[in-house]
Amino acid sequence: MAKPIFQRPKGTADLLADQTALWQHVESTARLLFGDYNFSETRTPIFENFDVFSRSAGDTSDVVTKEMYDFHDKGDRHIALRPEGTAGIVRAYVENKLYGPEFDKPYKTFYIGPMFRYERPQAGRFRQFHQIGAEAFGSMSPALDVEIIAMVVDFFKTLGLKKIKVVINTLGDQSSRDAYRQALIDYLKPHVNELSSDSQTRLEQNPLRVLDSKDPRDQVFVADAPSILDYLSENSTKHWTQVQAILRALNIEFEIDATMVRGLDYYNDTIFEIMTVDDTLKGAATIAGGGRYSGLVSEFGGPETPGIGFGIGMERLLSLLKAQNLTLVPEKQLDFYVVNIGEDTDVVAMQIVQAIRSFGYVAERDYLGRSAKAQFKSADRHHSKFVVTIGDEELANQVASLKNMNTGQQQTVNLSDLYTDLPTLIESKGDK
RNA sequence: GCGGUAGUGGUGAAGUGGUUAACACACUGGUUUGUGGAUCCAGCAUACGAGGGUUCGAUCCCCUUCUACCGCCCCA
Repeated sequence: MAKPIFQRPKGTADLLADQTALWQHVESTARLLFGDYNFSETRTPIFENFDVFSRSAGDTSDVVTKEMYDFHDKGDRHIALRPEGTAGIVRAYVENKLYGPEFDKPYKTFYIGPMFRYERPQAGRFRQFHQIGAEAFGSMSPALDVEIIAMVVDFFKTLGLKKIKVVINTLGDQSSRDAYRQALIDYLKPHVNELSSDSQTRLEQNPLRVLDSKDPRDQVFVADAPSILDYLSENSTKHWTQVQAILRALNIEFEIDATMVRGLDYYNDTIFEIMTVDDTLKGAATIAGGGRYSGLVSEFGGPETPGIGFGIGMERLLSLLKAQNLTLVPEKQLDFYVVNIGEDTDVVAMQIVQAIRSFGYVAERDYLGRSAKAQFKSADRHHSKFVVTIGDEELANQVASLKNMNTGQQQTVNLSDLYTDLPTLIESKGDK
C-alpha cells in the first residue's frame, strides 16, 4: 500500500496467481459435471438494458430498488451491470428463439461469470462477485426440479464439500400464492404496530418477505404464521409431493423450511437453497439458491414457458472450500531450470528452454544475469526436478550439465541430444 | 443507505508528541571469484493510506476522505 495512484474499485478483487488456480479448478469441475447432465454453456453480455433486470427481478425487490449497478451510456441508454444470471439467459433464450422446435426440451444451459451489485462490501458480499448457474426451460416435470438440485449437490460433493444441507420450500402457483398472501396479510394485519418498521412496509409491498425477517419482533409472529403449504393448489401440491418423493428416491437429504422465500420476485413452486452449517460462513451461509419460475419467458416476449435454475456464489463456495481445507490444487512445479553463466550463453540458454518446452516440460531460466548460485536457488525454490547448466566451456564443447535435483547427480550431455532426445536422457537418470 | 473496528516497508509485526522508526520473514549480494534447500556477514535510497488542522514539533491528538474487515438491510 505504498502510494497507490490507482486502487481497485470498492468491493472488487484482484485474483492473483495463488488464487486463479483454485478458481480454474472449480470452474472446470463445473463445466465437466454440468456437461454430464447435458447442460451447455451460454455466455451473455455482462451488461444489459436496465429493463431486462427490472422487469424480471420485480420492481419491489431490493436488487432493483437499491442494488443495481447502472448508468447511462453515451447514447443515453439505461444500462445495468447484471446483478444475476437468469434474466440475461432468459432474454437470450427468447431473442434467439431457443424455444423453437429444433431445440431439445428442456433446453438446458449453464453460465459462469461475474455479477454486480451496488452494495456495501462485507463478509461473503462484493460489488463484483461471481456465479456459476444453470437454467432449464420448457418442462414442468418435478423430475427436472430434482435434477437441478441433484446437480448442485453433486457438484459440491465432487469438490469434496461437507457440512452442507439442502433446504427446500414451495411458493405454489399463482393461485396458491394469492390465497396465501391474503391469509398472511389477514394474520399479520392485527399486529402491524408490533412489527419492525421494515416489515410494516413489507406487509404492503411483499408480505412473503416478512417471513424472511431476522428481526426478533417479527420472528415472534412468523413462528405461528400460516404456512404456505396449507394453501397450495391441487397442481402445486402434486408437484411439491412429487419433488420430495424423487429426492428421497435419490437419497438426497433435504429440509423443508416453509418460511424460506427468495429475494427475486419471479419464483414460484419449488425453491431451494444449499447452505453450509459451517460456522465460519455465518453471514453468508447460503452458497447456492434457485427455484422455478414460470412467467419470465413470456415476460420477455416468448411463449409461455416454465423455467428452473440456480445460482452458486463462487466467492462463498471458495471460502467454504478454504474453511474445509479443500483447496489443495497441485502446486506449480518446474520440470527444468536452465542456469546460464556468462553473457555469451544468453542465446543458447534461450534455445535450450524453448527446446525443453517443445517436449511439453515446464521450463524457466534466469533473465537477470544472476550468479550460478542464485540461479540454483531459484531452481530450488520452484522445486525444479532438473537443472541444465551451460557456461562458456560447455558452449564451446556443445554440451551442457544435466542435474537431477532430487538425487544431486549430474551428467554431461550433448546439446544435440538434449534438443532431440531429452525425454530419453532423463528417463535414464530416473524419475521425471 | 446506517453502525462498529482498523490502515506502519514485499510480508508479518513493534513503537513513541521531538535526534538515525525495532525485530522477524522474504529478497539481493558475499562467505575459495560456475551449482540448491544449512550457518554467518552485509544490503534493502524512495514505509507510518490520503488531505487538512492543533502544536515550537506529529506516525502517534482532532476533522475530512479513501480503503479493508465486521454487523444491519438484503442476498450469492
